Amino acid sequence: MQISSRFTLAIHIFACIETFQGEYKVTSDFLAQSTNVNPVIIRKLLGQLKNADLIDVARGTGGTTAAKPLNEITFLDIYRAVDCIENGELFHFHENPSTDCPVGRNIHHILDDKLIRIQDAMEKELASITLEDLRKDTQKYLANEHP
Amino acid sequence: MQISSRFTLAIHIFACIETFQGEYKVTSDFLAQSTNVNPVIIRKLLGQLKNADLIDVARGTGGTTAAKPLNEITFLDIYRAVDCIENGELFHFHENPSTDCPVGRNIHHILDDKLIRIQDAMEKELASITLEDLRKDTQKYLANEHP
DNA sequence: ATTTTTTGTAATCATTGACATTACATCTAA
DNA sequence: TTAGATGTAATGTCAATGATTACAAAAAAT
Repeated sequence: MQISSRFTLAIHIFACIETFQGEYKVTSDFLAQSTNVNPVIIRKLLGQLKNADLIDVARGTGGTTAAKPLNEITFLDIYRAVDCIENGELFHFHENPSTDCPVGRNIHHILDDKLIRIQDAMEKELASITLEDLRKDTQKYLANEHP
Repeated sequence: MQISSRFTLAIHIFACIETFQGEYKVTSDFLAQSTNVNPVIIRKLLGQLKNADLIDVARGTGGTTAAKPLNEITFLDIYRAVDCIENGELFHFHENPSTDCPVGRNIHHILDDKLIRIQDAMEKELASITLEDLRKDTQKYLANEHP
């Protein structure tokens, strides 16, 4: 299975915050329109991002802002915040390998460190991209829209 | 969502092939016992590995063998063979971002290359591990079982 | 040639997670 | 006090995973 669209959705939300901050109030309805995703889904996602201290959400009055400078928020922070995979483990293991078979009872010893290496490679790349990078590219593409 | 257990299952299957080759006939029932997974699931998986020319399966008489030298089969080959993710894309995108919103209509421009970089980092690590590495570690752990 | 073992595959089923949707309580600025 | 938002519970739909039963087809062994 693919990694949940919650991740790309969360990035989309930050792109909106960066772009429309000041100009519009970035509410869950606003975000629902831009992403074409149900507002309740957006609100749940905002809840996860808030729990991870990545955004502030104004109750009552409404609106969302980044909780930190953009160069201090990485894609990995967002990936972890929106809980894309269970237990933080990218690979799903078959549940009860046989303890009677020598391979079955050692498969975790044999395999776990290799799976971690693969996952680390991915997370290292996730950590190398910040929302400041996103902001720059967003500006670039929006500016080039009407040349 | 996590990556399907088909991947770890396929690795387990190869560990069995490497370990029991010659000693036992590695049938779908044998593998089903070692992995504790239904034999029909195993057979489907063997079908995918066969389609990718990674194994040979003997009809009638039964049994499975590797189709190439072990150092020529990488984890990436297996990952691709068992079709863990749709379209070969690790990240699932929300389907129809708004074309009325400047962010919505540019989100793919902004994001796609970054997602590819992350996926490439992971696949590069997958490609760096071969079944020969697996065989060595399997031997090591089995040899150490009764010190 | 027949039997036996095994693979290949279709058909069902249960379970799970993703995402959509309705409804409503709660919060807060104006 | 009210209007506009958020927070969240409850339901529903859909797709993917994996289990399971059943059986046809292959091929070695007798």
